[in-house]
Amino acid sequence: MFDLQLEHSDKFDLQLQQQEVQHQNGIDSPQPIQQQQQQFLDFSTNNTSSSSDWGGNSQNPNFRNNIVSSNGEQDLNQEQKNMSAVRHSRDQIREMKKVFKHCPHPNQEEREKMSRVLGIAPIQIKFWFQNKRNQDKIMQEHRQNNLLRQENARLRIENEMRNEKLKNTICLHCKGPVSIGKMCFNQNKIRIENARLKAEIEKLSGVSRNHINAVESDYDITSSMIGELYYDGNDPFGSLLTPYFDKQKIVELAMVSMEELTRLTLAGAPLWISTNESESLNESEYIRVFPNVISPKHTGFISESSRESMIIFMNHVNLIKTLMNVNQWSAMFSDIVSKAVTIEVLSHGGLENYNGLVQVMSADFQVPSPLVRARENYFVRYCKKHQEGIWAVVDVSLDHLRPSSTTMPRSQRRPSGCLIQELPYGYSKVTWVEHVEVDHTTLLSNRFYNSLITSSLAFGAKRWVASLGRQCERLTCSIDTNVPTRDYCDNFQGRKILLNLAQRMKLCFSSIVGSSIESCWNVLTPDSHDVRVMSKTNTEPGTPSGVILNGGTSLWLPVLPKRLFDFLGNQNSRSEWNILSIGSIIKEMTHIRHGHDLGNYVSLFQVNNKNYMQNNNMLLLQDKSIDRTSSHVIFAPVDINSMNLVFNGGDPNIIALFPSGFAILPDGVQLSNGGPMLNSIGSGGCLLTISFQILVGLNPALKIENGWVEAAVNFIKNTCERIKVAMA
DNA sequence: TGAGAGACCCCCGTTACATCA
DNA sequence: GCTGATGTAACGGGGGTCTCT
Repeated sequence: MFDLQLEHSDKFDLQLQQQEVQHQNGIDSPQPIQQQQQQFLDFSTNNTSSSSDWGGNSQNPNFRNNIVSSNGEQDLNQEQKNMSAVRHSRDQIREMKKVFKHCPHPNQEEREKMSRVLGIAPIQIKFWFQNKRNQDKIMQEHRQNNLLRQENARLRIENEMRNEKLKNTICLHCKGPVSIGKMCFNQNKIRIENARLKAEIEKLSGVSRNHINAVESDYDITSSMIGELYYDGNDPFGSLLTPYFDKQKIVELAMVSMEELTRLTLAGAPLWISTNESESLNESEYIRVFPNVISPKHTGFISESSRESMIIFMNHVNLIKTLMNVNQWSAMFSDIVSKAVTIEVLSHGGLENYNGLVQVMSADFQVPSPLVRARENYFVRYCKKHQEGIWAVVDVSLDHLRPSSTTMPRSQRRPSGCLIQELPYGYSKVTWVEHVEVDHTTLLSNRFYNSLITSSLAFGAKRWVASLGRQCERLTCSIDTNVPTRDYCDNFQGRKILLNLAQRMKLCFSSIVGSSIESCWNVLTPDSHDVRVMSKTNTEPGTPSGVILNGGTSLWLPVLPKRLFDFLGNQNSRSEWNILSIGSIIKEMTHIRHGHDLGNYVSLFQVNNKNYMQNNNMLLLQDKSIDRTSSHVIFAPVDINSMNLVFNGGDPNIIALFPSGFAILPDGVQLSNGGPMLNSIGSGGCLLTISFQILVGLNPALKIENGWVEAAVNFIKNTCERIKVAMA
């Protein structure tokens, strides 16, 4: 650490040490310390043998500062002259900072050693460390305060919204307004108001029906309704979609769905039924209020509906931009959305915003498990600005408009989406509605996951909103300069690089962990097999080409999701589940928080084990993330030389990432109050998906042998067994 | 064995000066 | 050159812990 050589006079050291001892022993010095230091200065200037100094610089100010002279007034003037030299040099501070990182409380011996090397009195080193500890503490408190202030602002807004909502809530008994601590209004007045509202609802329903009828009978594209949507009749993206008249139907369908979604987000009971902190639609009431608006339900299909609200730290403009850009949208919801594409834009909306944008899209919706079939959807997405600060984005399936010859879809989206309300300080309130009809005979294929799916925790609004909130926190942390970070990369740029790498790793993991995988993957095990093994040729530019082998499976464990998350994310317990890391010493080099919950962070580990990390030039990048509905621990080995290149301004894409890891979901059997992931739940069970990935060879033409598949299956099974034993 | 004194350390707040806009 | 804000080195007081008597 102290490799800098200093020719330092022992005489000065002795005097300084004596000075410190006297000071520490409470013996009053005949002169102030600074005056004594000035005496050292005078002594120094008269003693040529002491001219060598810090780093070969004979002008070292601190060194001069430690010198004592012996006369009075003249010294004071001299002292004032040298005040500009009171501060420690950059090199000295840098070296002390290095020590501080490992040891914020150096003992006397260590201080003396530093004193000799740095040319500062031990007492000065002691002061410096004291001040540094205080500064760090103050900074830490400052950061904590900022986080708390943000949290406070969010809670205040949420509270205001709740109060507002409460004002508008209708009492189930008397149909009147509800207020805390007050009884309902005069019943006659309430009944009159109720009748008026009912009439209004009927009227609005009539408008919807008439509207649809008008669409059925009139396909004039220049009608005032469609004109509002800026539709110009041209196909800027080519005619990928459907014949001309279908597009009019789609646009009209989008508009009607928007109306339905808006009403669904604002309605209360009896349309929505509240159970266990979640809301679902009252089916009979729904049919009464929205009769045959979209399309009849397929026989045998089951409705899944849910609604959830959340205040998120993202302004409405960015949120809408994210939702309307297919790449950003699938990245934002990477653990739910896969294979998303925009097929055709039917209307481009306003020039400066997305108001009126209508686009036809397709996407697979999945849970992170190879055992659950993904839901393929073909739908239209429409964005509309309702009034200043209030926007809505709606999706609705187009499957019923497809030619009858095509395969019957296994699920379809009824009007679903979100209402976005602009809030102060860059916040938005999002009310999310998910309403789908699903063929459970084909999509409920695994008994472990059935409860999760039917509880709406897999595909419901709660999961969408939790995922959105988590991702917003992550984005905020990546641009916040006050995020707590430890060691290795303590600068903003380095932190940003690591967070981006972790995000890339997560995207890659999400794309292979579910059942909706890209066609480039070659599945090597039969569908009936517990463990799925697949391979592909890596073609990503900048990374080593070769063959990647992936193995994955899911299992149920009788433990709380949070407990499993803590276990799998803890480097000290890694050898309990990973046979390759037994005997490893894993040291965390960097720790970057990316969320309020302490479980959300990215780490960079140094692992000294050749079995595990092939060579000493590899580090382990790990991303831990948890929200109210799911959590994951994802990790990948990264080459230390490539990392250094990237930290020095190189292209991050040169870092090859082959992520492995775990996705954890609650089993959804029985939910108590609070979030299923962060708080304990009644069921006590969770669903774990394991996915391991490895580059098996650098030859792209390599043929995968059966022995490798068997080895991969055995490795996954062994890992499962180890986790089961550890959790037992 | 417990009490008291002293040494040492740390935290916290303050002061004095340097630096910068 | 003056001024105010901010950063930094040094200092003092209070309190805790440990050792010795």
